[in-house]
Amino acid sequence: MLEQSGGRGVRMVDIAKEAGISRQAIYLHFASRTELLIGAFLHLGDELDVEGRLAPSRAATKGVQRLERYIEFWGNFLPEIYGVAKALIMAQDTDEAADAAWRDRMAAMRDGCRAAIDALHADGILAKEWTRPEATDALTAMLQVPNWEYLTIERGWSTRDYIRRMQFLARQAFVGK
Amino acid sequence: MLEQSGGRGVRMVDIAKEAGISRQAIYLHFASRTELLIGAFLHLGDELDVEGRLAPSRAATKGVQRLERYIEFWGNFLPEIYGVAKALIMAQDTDEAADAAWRDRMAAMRDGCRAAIDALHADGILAKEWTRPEATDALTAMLQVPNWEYLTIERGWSTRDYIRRMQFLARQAFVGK
DNA sequence: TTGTTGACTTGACACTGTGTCAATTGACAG
DNA sequence: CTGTCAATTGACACAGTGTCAAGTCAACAA
Repeated sequence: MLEQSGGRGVRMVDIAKEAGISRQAIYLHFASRTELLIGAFLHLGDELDVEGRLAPSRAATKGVQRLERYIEFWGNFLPEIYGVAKALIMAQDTDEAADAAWRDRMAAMRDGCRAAIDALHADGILAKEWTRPEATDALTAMLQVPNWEYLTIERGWSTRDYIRRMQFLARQAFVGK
Repeated sequence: MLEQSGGRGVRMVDIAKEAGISRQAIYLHFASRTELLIGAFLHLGDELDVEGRLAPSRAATKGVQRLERYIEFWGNFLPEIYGVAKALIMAQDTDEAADAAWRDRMAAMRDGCRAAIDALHADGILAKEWTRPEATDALTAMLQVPNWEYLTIERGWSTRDYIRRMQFLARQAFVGK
């Protein structure tokens, strides 16, 4: 449902109707709407086999390869989690727990970025203008959800466009001549 | 108030109290909370003299200069409007009018980006990998508010850091060798 | 067969925040 | 003295989340 609606306008009563139970019964399984969203997000992560999808990036032997594969992973992964992610991001504004949960996920994403930047550094090709933490910050920012949202949903970039162009952008930005 | 709170948790009753009038009286001046936010945003734009601040970028004779000055403008401007902008962005999720208003402002920002990209193109130095609309999209995305929010508030970049590094990023990404 | 357990249901209610309405007040102008 | 205008007070509607109490119903155990 979140996928279909872009994460917007899904109320507890809608979820209950879809599940064929009463609204109140949801609270027998989840303490709050936020807990339900977090549950859905983690479940989705398992179902989509995040770890498996990350394997190619982790197996990369060269820094540039690692960077490009990570961006490829992310560009393919994001469209599949967007609905739930967006719902969680919106809940952030009013809900402490949603905020913490999303920050945690973004920290995990940043770890992937750091690994890619570290791999560039290990190859001695990280552009000299960056320190590793700064480059990690910049890459993480580039891959932020609202960024992807703007480029694909607003500006009509396809997944292929997004991946190709972000890979180019990242190479230009982080790989020294 | 929005500035102080980062755009969060400012209710009509809080605004009324601060203004020394009743909550209901606000509705004698603004049709809705969203209209008030939009009014505040536009008022702030006037007060901060957006047009004046944009002059240096517009006066630039070379493409790279135009790009760098636009990023400098934006990096200095954003911290000053962040509170109100964030409130408007959050209102977007539930309010049609807020959504339209913010999109309009972002379209204006995109115009600035397009002008910078066009200037690079006019100098014949836009990297050959980009078409002008694509480069404009990418630059606009880079300068998106949530991006700035992440880098400064979350990661602790100063305004100076933000401007310098985004300028570098943009040069690397868009200026051809 | 009877009794217990557990998941679920219904209906009602509290709470928050926005937006609306009616009746009233107080100041100022002609 | 009267009309106007801005503002006030108090009440209420509406959405959506979360809570609570009482009742139903099927499965399972002794």
